[in-house]
Amino acid sequence: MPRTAEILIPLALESAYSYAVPEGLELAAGDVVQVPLGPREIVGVVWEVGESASGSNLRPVTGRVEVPPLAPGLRGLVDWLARYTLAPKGSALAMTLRLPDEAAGTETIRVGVRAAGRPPARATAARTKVLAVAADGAVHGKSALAKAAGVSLSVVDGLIDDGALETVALQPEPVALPPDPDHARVPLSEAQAEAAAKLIAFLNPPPSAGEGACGAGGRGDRNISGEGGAPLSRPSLRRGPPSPTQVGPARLGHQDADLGQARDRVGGGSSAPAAILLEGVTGSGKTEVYFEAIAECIRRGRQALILMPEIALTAQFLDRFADRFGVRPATWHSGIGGKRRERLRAGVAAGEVAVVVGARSALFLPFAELGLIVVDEEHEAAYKQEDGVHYHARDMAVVRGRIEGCTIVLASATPSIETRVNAMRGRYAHIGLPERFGGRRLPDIAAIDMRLDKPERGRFLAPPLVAAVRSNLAAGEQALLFLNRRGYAPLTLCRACGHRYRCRNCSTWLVEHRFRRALVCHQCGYAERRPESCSECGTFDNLTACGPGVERIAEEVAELFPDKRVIVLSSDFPGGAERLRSELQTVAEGGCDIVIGTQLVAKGHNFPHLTLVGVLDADVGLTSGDPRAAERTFQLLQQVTGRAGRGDRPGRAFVQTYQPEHPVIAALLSGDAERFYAEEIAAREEAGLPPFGRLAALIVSANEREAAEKHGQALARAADPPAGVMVLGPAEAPLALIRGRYRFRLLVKTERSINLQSYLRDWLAQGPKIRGNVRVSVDVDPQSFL
DNA sequence: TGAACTAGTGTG
DNA sequence: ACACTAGTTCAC
Repeated sequence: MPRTAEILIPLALESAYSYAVPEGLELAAGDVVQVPLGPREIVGVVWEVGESASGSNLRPVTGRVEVPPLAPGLRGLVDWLARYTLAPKGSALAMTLRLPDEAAGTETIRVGVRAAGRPPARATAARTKVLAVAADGAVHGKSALAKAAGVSLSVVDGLIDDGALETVALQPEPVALPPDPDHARVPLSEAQAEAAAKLIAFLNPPPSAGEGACGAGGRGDRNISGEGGAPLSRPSLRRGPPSPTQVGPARLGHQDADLGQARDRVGGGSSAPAAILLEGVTGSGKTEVYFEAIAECIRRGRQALILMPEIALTAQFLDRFADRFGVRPATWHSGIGGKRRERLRAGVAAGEVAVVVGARSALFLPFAELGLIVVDEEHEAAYKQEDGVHYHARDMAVVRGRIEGCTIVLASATPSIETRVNAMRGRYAHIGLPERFGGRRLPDIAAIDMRLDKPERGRFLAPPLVAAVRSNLAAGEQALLFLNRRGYAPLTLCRACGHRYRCRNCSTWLVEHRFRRALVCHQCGYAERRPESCSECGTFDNLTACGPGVERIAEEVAELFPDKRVIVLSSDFPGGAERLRSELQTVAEGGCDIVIGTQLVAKGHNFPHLTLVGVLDADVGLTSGDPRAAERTFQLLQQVTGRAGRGDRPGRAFVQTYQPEHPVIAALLSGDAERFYAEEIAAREEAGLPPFGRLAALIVSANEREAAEKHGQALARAADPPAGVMVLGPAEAPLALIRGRYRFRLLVKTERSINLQSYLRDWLAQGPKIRGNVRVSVDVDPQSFL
């Protein structure tokens, strides 16, 4: 009976391929092997082994690759990910498998030195100092030794030549030193300590606790995911770990059953939530709280992963970690390459690296003994991966956590609606951290009704705001003016003929960037030189800028407060990321009186001197077609206004708006976030919007329509939460969507990767070029379709 | 993913 | 007739 193996290949292939297993080769699921594929040899992973009578005409596996096998948990994750995201299984595998690429060969050997016990032929003062330091007999790094002795490297080199020091090959520098859970236990507030204790109570004990009741729960979870003997090949959606966003009423039955089972298994009365939401207002000290859980996790000998949005992975955060644990944690992000990447993977797989701080791709590292995953800033849209395999890292963290039987913490000051709903429904536990650390209070927020307090013509700061800024400056304090619009003016029109400048691709208005002297499309990046005369009627010098962008606000502020130091911060900051960083530093140090910023200033960066925040147009974004517009705006405004205030007293915030009665604005003013979310959740449920439903469009060639309808049905069935699907032919292509007023994200998948932007541009210019298997999924108000 | 294919178009 | 491009298919 010929033996066969199902081999999954990390290419965009829908399923594993069958190969014959040659005599003498023993294979098990997870083994990494080399197989022939068409004309070439390629690496794949054994997904299943078996025997089959019909296997005689299969090509044989070439051989095993001597690397550690892919752990069952990760195989389960790949299966789950592919199924949930409708991605080819091979693509899902590729995410976990960044195999020893060409970098594997050349580890640079570091050289250390130690005293050879022989006096130098010639002793100088510098040489004596070096030998004094080296007298301990330990191995020193060359440059470290020179530095410790306060001499230059050449002195050390001279001693080596002399034979007084001998060289020793050093172990490669460890990717991360072991963090010490008890390095510096920072004093916690009462609320923090309480939250930390609750969090730690949720930590699963190490598996060595053996017969412990919770341990059994962990195992049970693994069984659900298809490990421990259950076939991995086809974890049905129902039996797989429940989807993280699974909140639709249709699915509740399953969830409850699931939770019930988990509870039975755990015994001891404690429920087993899929995750824990750690909600703490800005400045409440969430980080310190989950650091305690991480410390406990380390003490129990298990690993911890902290996921962060890529931009939030800052030196500042790593230093905070080092303050608490004595060393910086290992970091993982897309920029880490080659040697270091492989070493970190190996360290993680061997269980030597205790804590990894990483961007979303860290989720696919081969942790040996994962005990805790923290998703920091869980509401961040940056957790969405929108090319290749389309996934949300927060949700995948929950899935990975359940598969590995570990604890998942979702931390945020402004949790997403999805997470809130899960917490409300009892799927997630909820730990709140209501007060700011050190008694800091949230700022007082006041609305400025722009219908009543009009700015002067051509101005955008309302008088009450100007007055507030003025008194703030008089007190020598820093103010932030927030406007979420880059550039100078969002619209340019000709006063003579009324022509408005639109993007030739997207039909959105072109935004004037005065600094660059250009009109720019913020949708697709198209840019043209700002014309002198109207390109429609030819009238010279009669173009007028409509509405404000941050550049224009800077102009106005310069006129109002000519002697004050002003910094404009936006993501297109001239001079690049490096200059931007130093400007942020300047602001943090108080070397600036007025900051004018786009949403960049809402994220992460700390502005300790800020006491006043003015939101120039709170209504931006409220009218977009994005079903998450209200939620996003609320979170953004809450974060921005929350920047005001220092340790000694609360700050003030002013919000300019034309619709103070809008639910988002009203909630912001009243501080009643609870009510806002309750209403938002009810409205979404009513309308079938996320997290309760979603809509996808498949765009296909006319002759694939039938197949696409079928695929669409499958998509709708598999989608969770349940999806609506519509199939469009190329002729009715997303033109309507693109031209429409709705902003949406879309994902185009073809067999070949394409540049979405140029693709859409060409599409609009000349009609569809790619026929065939193009899939687009959109997150958009269904009203725009139906 | 990359090699091999096809259809359509341009070029001499 | 043939090169070249853009898009599609296939690989166990």
